[in-house]
Amino acid sequence: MYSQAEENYLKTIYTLEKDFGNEVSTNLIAGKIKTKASSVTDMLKKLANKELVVYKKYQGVYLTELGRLSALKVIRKHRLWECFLVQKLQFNWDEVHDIAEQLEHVKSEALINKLDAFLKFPKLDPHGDPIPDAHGRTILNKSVSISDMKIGAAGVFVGVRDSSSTFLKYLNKKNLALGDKIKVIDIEPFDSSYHIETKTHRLVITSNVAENLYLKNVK
Amino acid sequence: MYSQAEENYLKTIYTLEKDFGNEVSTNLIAGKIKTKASSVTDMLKKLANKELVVYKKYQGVYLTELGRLSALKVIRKHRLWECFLVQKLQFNWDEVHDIAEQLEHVKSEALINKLDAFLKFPKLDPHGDPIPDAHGRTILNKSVSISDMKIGAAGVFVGVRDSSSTFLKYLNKKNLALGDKIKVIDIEPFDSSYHIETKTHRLVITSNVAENLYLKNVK
DNA sequence: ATATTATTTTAGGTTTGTCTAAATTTTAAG
DNA sequence: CTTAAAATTTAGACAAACCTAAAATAATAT
Ligand SMILES: [Mn+2]
Ligand SMILES: [Mn+2]
Ligand SMILES: [Mn+2]
Ligand SMILES: [Mn+2]
Repeated sequence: MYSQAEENYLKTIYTLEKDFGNEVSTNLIAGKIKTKASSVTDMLKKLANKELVVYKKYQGVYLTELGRLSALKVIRKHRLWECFLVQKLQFNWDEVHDIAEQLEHVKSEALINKLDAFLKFPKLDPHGDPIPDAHGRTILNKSVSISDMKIGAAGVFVGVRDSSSTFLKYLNKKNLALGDKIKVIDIEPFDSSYHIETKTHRLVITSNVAENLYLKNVK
Repeated sequence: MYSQAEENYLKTIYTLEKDFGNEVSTNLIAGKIKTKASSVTDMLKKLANKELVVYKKYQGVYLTELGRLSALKVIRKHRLWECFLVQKLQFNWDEVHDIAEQLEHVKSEALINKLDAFLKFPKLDPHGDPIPDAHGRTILNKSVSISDMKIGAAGVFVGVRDSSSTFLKYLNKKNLALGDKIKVIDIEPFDSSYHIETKTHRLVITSNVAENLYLKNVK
């Protein structure tokens, strides 16, 4: 269907649309995909020709419905493979992203649907991100970033914004894992660092880290 | 490490060396890989530069030790993935080859070794072909082609020469599966077709088919 | 031994996806 | 409103892997 490069652009545009609003800029894509702006421009024209994005010169792009569904298919594959790697092959959650980046490009509808069944149709990947079903639909699990919480508030750690290996290894070291109950003990006014508490320990995290931790059932 | 194209050439040269002797010709490779002889020549030079093959103009190639080990790694991955697809995802043996052709190029030592463990270190793939271990070693299971058997001889069906989907679907239709006991009832002198018998039925196969069926414990 | 045929290699292109450097357009500042 | 800076696009190249057509070499047949 689409080439690996095309699939990577679709996926990237999709997540950038979610993170920053629609109308994703050339430079933003170049940054995420670690390529040069001129290469991005080339690819955007190609994607526009295939009706996967709407592209107006100097104006950035946004996905068409076809583009959105195609992006969701790649994301579905990525996240299902991550589940497989963690649940079946005993990988740690910080080791699976790069492998899934390769596996997500394997072309076979039958494969991914059988994998889905084998994993018992998981709804979330090892990083707490929702897995689209075969039609591109996901459950919506609304969560709140710690950086938006007030002193005294608590919730269950259910997701990360940044699922890079570096960040996940940091969380491992600090003994923070999905499912942990986390409470905000104090917020330092000077640098907005957060003092948080889990069942087992207390620690201080920078506002940068706080932004990257999502909790649900916050109260 | 090596590109997909390079890996495919290595694998192809390896199997051609096995099937016909060493010194594999340009045209033979072109035929297997469905590409043109001129493209093969280009690639052989590239592989020779990387010391994966020994190449002398107009003389064909053969794998170096490095080339042989690299080829075995790709074959190991291919066959382990085929096992996974059949044993865990319930694919039929005639559906897995093309998917494994893609999966075999995923780069991660950890992945393939964990997959090996998950599958309990299988020694044979779904087509009866031996799976190299992490060091490139395989069990040797000597078997005999039906086309080399005499009337009255019998054995256990353990492998196929051609594992194309077309041939495997033919075997499905004829109700022949790995593990079946097969006996040669008669050989037609006119066209060398074979009358064979399993526990459940009798059938006639052409000499072409007979060449593609391997039995062990023949007596 | 020579001529014919088959095989292999070379020469020159194409496509995909990338790059650098230069030109253009947009945005931000004064 | 005009200019400087930042973002984006164009122009021209490049590497990988493929192609066709032509040239070179090897194998075969007379
Ligand atoms: Mn990931
Ligand atoms: Mn993930
Ligand atoms: Mn196969
Ligand atoms: Mn096989």
